[in-house]
Parts: sequence; structure tokens; C-alpha cells
Amino acid sequence: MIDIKILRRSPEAIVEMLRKRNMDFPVQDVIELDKKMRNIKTELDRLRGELNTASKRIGIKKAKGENVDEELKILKELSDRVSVLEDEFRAVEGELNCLLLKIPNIPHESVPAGKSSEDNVEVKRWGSPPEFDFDPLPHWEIGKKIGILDFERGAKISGSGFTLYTGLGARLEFALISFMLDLHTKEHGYKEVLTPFMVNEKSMITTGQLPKFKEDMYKIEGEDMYLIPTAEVPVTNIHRDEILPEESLPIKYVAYSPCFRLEAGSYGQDVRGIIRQHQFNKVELVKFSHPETSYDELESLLEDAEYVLKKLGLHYRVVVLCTGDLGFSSAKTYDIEVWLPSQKTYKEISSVSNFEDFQARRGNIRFRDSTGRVRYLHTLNGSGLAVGRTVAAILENYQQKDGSVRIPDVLVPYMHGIKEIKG
RNA sequence: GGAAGGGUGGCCGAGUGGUUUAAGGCGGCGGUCUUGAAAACCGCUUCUCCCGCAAGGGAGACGGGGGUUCGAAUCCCUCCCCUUCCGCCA
Repeated sequence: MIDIKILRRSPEAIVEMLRKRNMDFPVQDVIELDKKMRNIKTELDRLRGELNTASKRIGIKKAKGENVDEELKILKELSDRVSVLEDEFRAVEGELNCLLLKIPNIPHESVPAGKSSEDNVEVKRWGSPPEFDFDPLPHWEIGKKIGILDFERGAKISGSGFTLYTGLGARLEFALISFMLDLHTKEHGYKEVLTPFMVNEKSMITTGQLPKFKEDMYKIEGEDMYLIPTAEVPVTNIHRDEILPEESLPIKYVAYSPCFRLEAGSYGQDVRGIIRQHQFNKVELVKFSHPETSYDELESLLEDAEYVLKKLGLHYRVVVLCTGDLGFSSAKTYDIEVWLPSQKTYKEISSVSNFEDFQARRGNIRFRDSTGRVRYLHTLNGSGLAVGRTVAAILENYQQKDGSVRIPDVLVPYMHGIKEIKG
């Protein structure tokens, strides 16, 4: 949620921001509703004050045994007026809140302007693409060939967008999860958490999935319960409605979770293989940061995620998302894109964002600063990494001429000593 | 899922319609006293919103929401959560 004071002070800034994001929004409606709400509130508070004093007076008179019938009649009228205003206030406030929850975050000044992903700006590159003296296969063919990915049975069990991992494929997935968790806890100082994978509506509102992106979420029928699209949701909500001590910041969590995404529609090449699935695994990094240092935390979070790819020896690049491609809740996002030899492209494997106080405001997540003031903190998160896509990248980048796949050295201990997967 | 009992400030806990401005205690902070500390004593100890340049004034919050009433922590409805027991279950 944006700070409504910004909207009051300089609505043109919000209009400009929405234009940069290619978004249409009835800003004027919000401003008028807000004005209306404050007018009602002012009048309501005045009347309630009057009612309070008068009611107290009646209590005293009654205790003395005086007659209060006349006064009661007058107060009944006052009380009725308060009731009417209260209903009005509730309605306007609800309407205003509905709109406010659908306004996206304001991009940070360092975010490049642009319309689509094509305007994202590459900021760094690490390593170089592997060279093959043969035609590299796409990961789904490799996976089938060496018998670790079963797409047909995945579809039989659940439908398209679900894959069955078998044997060393399943092992590889868990090896990566363990490896990533170890790396972030032992080397980067994150605290490991294991969260619920279903959450209520309030949690989804905090992080920004609801109310706007309802159609992308799996919901449990007849219950206030959603399957998480990312561990970001439960982890960020750990401190919802809390006031944290300043000394505790930054708080850094790492969480493994499966992620469930409905996301209707297919996306070109990604319909094949495990790049785009309705269910996938991810190791997620979440930070609760002091507002003054959140952009430093963003850089170090990016480095923490990059480090996984470096250890795995996978070539990647980092782009900063332009205003048109930036996510709803985010003020600034870096995407890490891993090299996929079969497509000769870079594919998103991690998304690292600073939400500033946008989620904190929605979830009422605050801290008390050294002067005793209560302030919203900043939340950040990043994939560290998407596990399914990491498997795809390993299969493609570590494939060998004979069809086998070498296991990156750092993973061998997690694979119980297995150094390659053969058909 | 069923039954019973609960949910009050950072924590414990009193409060069953009206000077409650939520008692009392613990913890915490500040002060007095002291060479220093402890003890004792005194004071302070939530958050949100509205009006106002400010000083200041007002409103709301006792699990959430709604209702009754001039007036609700207190009565009614509803939902959520916790505890215990039963059922089911890994």
C-alpha cells in the first residue's frame, strides 16, 4: 500500500508513476473518497464526543436519583445521527481501502523507464556459456533420456504443468534444496524456517497477491485458504502486526517451499519441460530491514542469490527490471537469468526485490527506532533459487556427448557421492 | 468433527451496564537517597485516526465483525483462535 499522504500532497506524482507502469487507475476517485472519508470522520468524532459527555452526565444524574427522561429523548436523536454517520463512514472507508490495495508500489528513482521486459537493463554478467562439440539438447529430452523426468505420468496424475521426478531426478532436486539451505544459513547468516504452505487471505493481502491477482492463485474451496505461490507470503507474514526492536534488524530468513501457480495461458517455449509449472520448489530469502539501509540489503541479497549460481558454475546475467516490467509490490527488482544452451537464451532463475514499506504498510510490520518512534520497516526478498529451473540449467549446461549429465562438484556430497547421471 | 472452559496493556491479573480516566502486581525507563550498588520511595511506561501553522483538542481500539442501549470490557448474534476431554489420524 502506498502512503496516502503522498496521494494527498502530490497526486500528480502518483499519476505519473502509474503512467510509467502502463497502468490505468482512477486516481481522482481515490482522492475524492479520501476527502469524503475525512469529512465524515471529523463530524463523527465531534458528535461522538458530545454523546460521550452527555451520557456520562446522565449516569451521574441517575445515581443521584434525578429525572433524566427529557435528556434521554434528545440523546436518542444524537445517538441515531451517530449511527447513520458510522454506517456512512464504514462504507466509504471500505471503498477507499479497496482502491488503495490495488495501487502498485512507486518505483525507486534508479529504476529505468520502459514499457516491457525488452527495456530491462543488463547490469552484470558472470562466467561464459559452455562450449559443446555437439548439439546441446533441451533439458526435457535429457531428463527423459536419462530417466529422471516423467512428464506423461505427471500429467496423468495431475494434469499438464505437473512433472514426476524419479530416481536421481528426485535426489537431485532435494540435493539442490539442501545445498542452498546450507549455503544461506552457514555462509550468509540466514535463519532457516519451515512455514505452512497454505495461508489465509490476510497473508496474501500483505505481500500483494490479493486482492488484485486472485486469478493466479489456487484457493481451497469453501475455506479462507490459499496455496502459496512463493514462500515470500508465509515468511513475510511471520512478523505481521508486530513492532520489532530496532536492534533486531535486519532479520534474515531462508525458507524452502513448494510454490503453486495457476497462471492461465502458455508462454512459447516454456510449455515444454519444467521451466513453467503449476507446482515447483523454491528456496526463498526474505529480509526485514531498516528503511535507511534497505538498498544496501538489496545489493547483498542479490549477491547471496548469485553466489548459488557461482558455486554451481552456471553462467548468468543480472538485469534490472524497467518500470513497465516491475512487479506490483516492488520498488526495485533485479532478475538473475541463467544461461540455457538449448534455447541460447537467458532464463529467469531468481527475482530479487525491495518492497520498501509497501508490504510493511499492508501487513502492519513495524519497528521502534532509537527515539522511540514506531515506523514501518522495509521488506525484501529473492529466490535463492528456483529449484526446478536450476535442475533444467544443470541438465543443459552439464550435459555430455554420450547423453549423460555431470553433477556440479559442490552437489556431489549431497548426491551421496554420485558424480554423473547416466541413462 | 463433537463437548466444555477461555481470549483484558510488554507479561501476570481484577473488572457482569454509568466518576474505568481499565484496579493491583511484575518487568522496563527516569529520578531521590548512597562512596558505589542493593533496598526503599517518587514519577513515567500502548497503538491508530481526525481537526490545528503550532500549542493543543477530539475519536477509536479489552480476539475480529455486527447488534441492543442515552451509555458496553461487561448483554445478544456471528466468526476466529487457545486450553482440556472425546473422535479421527501421520
